[in-house]
Amino acid sequence: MEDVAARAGVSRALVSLVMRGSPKVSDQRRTAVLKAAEELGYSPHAMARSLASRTSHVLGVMVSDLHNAFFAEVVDGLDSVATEQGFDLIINTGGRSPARERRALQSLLSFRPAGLALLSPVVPTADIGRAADQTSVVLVARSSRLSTVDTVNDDGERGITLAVDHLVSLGHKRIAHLDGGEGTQAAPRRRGYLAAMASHGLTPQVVASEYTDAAGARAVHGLLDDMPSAIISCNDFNAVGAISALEDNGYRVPEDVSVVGYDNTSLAALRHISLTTIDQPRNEFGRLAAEALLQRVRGEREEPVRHLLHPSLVVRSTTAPVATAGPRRHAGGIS
Amino acid sequence: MEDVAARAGVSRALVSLVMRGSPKVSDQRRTAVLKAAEELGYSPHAMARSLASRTSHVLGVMVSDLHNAFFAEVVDGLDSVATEQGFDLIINTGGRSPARERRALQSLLSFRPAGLALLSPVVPTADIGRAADQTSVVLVARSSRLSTVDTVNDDGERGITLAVDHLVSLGHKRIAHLDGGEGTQAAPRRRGYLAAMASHGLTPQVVASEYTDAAGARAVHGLLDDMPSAIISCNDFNAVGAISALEDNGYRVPEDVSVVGYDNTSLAALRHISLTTIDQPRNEFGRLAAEALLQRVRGEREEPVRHLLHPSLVVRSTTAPVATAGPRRHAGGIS
DNA sequence: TCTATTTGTTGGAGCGCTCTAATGCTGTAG
DNA sequence: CTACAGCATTAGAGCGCTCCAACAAATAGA
Repeated sequence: MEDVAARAGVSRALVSLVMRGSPKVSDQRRTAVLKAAEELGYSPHAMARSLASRTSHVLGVMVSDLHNAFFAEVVDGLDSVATEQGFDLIINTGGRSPARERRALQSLLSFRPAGLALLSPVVPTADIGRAADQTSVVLVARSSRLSTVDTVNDDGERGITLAVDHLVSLGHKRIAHLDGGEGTQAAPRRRGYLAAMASHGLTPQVVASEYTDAAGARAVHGLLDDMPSAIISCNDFNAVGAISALEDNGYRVPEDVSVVGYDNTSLAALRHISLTTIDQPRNEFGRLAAEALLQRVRGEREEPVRHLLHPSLVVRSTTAPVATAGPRRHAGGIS
Repeated sequence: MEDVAARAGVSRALVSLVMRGSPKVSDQRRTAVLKAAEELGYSPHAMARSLASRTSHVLGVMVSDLHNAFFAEVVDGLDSVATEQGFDLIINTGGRSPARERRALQSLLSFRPAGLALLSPVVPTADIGRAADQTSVVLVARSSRLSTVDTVNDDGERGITLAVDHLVSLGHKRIAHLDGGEGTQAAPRRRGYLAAMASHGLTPQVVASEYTDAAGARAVHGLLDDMPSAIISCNDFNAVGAISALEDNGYRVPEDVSVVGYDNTSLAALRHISLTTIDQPRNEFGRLAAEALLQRVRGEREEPVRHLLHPSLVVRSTTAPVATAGPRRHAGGIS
């Protein structure tokens, strides 16, 4: 900076003003400074800057699991809003392990970010509360009653209701739900299923399962004796596992059994899979999370905000009208 | 820090020593300082620290595309080595857009990281060279002749050779390659295919395609008149698209046509897909990249290092011995 | 006993920047 | 011709820390 100032024949303070895009600089000096900076390959030192200004233009993002493409779109949303408002993102990952996640949190916090977005974190609430004492925090895809944090979630009850309504409109009456167990958001989805079935006067059937394709396949094996005409999985992975097990056992999808997933991952869109599923507005999650953070940064809001977004139904090729003769078994299928 | 020093009845410098775990501190003072820090909820300010020490314990990572799970495992590898050596990771993403990637690079650089890992970057070489002037840089899944950067890649020629050899050992003679076009690493894969076919005395058939499932399906449509007995796709997505198109057109996989992918993504492992594919040691990519960076940071090495890792064949259910009667068409298949 | 050496501790400078208050400068009004 | 805005510019203090050289106290060697 010293060098740039010398080269442009001005003071350090003036360089600082130019780098921050202050309007109180004559065009002549501004271009001189910019030219000198360019020639010297100078770019401001973000840390020194935030140390001196006691403010940060950085938003921290903790992605619980980088392997899950779900979060990539949330990050896209965060990124577009942040960039728009002149904020930088720094991302860290927790790998779904509370210990590693805690380290990631600590690392992020040590940069003294203006705000912190936690995407589906698995750390205990106490850790989140502690982080919230140091900076603004928004939780995505995890709810919390902490009065100091904002949350952005989808309305899981409503999402499952869409799935049930869709299947009922196709004539299905025996609709099973492969449950997400302890997983995040499994509870509202289960609740939504039970409520929707009840509202149609149908008998619910909840099958214990998990958020993996192997678990979906196992759950289907447990249903072989008495197969429902439709299955609503707790997520897309689970649905793909279920479809695979169905086909292995001679059931055709969707002719014999309809299957609905949840999340609308890129997997679901593959033409080989073409899964009917429930879409969450992931990009919107990111945008709202960033907005929530920035509102707090700008001091526009103190009270926590709770966003509950509307999911939507994406119909593809794994759902069809219920077979008139009811489900039947075939020889063959895919090997 | 001032407060902690006062509370513990020592100087600021002593607090600094304790926080850095220096051995040159008496146990008595150490515990006193730790106690005071605990009571005051003090934790050192990472930025001030690195500003003062002119050293950074941060490695920057630029992930070109967060949507691709390939990179998640590379990051895992980076993370484990970095953590082991007391370094923190900050991640940023470029979304496969050169402009956004450039911004990400700039942002990362403004934190003055000790090193920078670029995962499959799409920015021009010149930008990479400029970054390399400021800090150590390692390129993953992108080669470069820049003498100032290290690189970590897989041996694509060898990978495809594994695929060809596997198919030949199953009796296949007509093996087509769905080409990745301009995509990264498409060239070595194509070269490997041509060389391997030649070494077996077979006639190569390169079909123009791309790294997407739709492109894989399109390429298969172009082959319908005269279907080979085996297909090697440029990556897993392409292979899944190809399989889908094959089945739509009455070909069974693997009975009529064998298909091999590349990358061994989580997609390939799904039981519904169960794709024979070529695995790249992604975690190892990350580990080696981190090692390369840290070697430079510690001043152990000046000359660039070029890692070329061995891919391996993962046999699943989409390859089988060539049908004795040659490929034939069926009615039906999956709808 | 007195000087070396080691060990533990400290003040103060400085990392690269921002911010406040003060400076010099023009231009307009009295 | 002085007075006083109003503006662009700058010196200097300070952000929270590390590092160095200097120092006091304890230990060792003569």
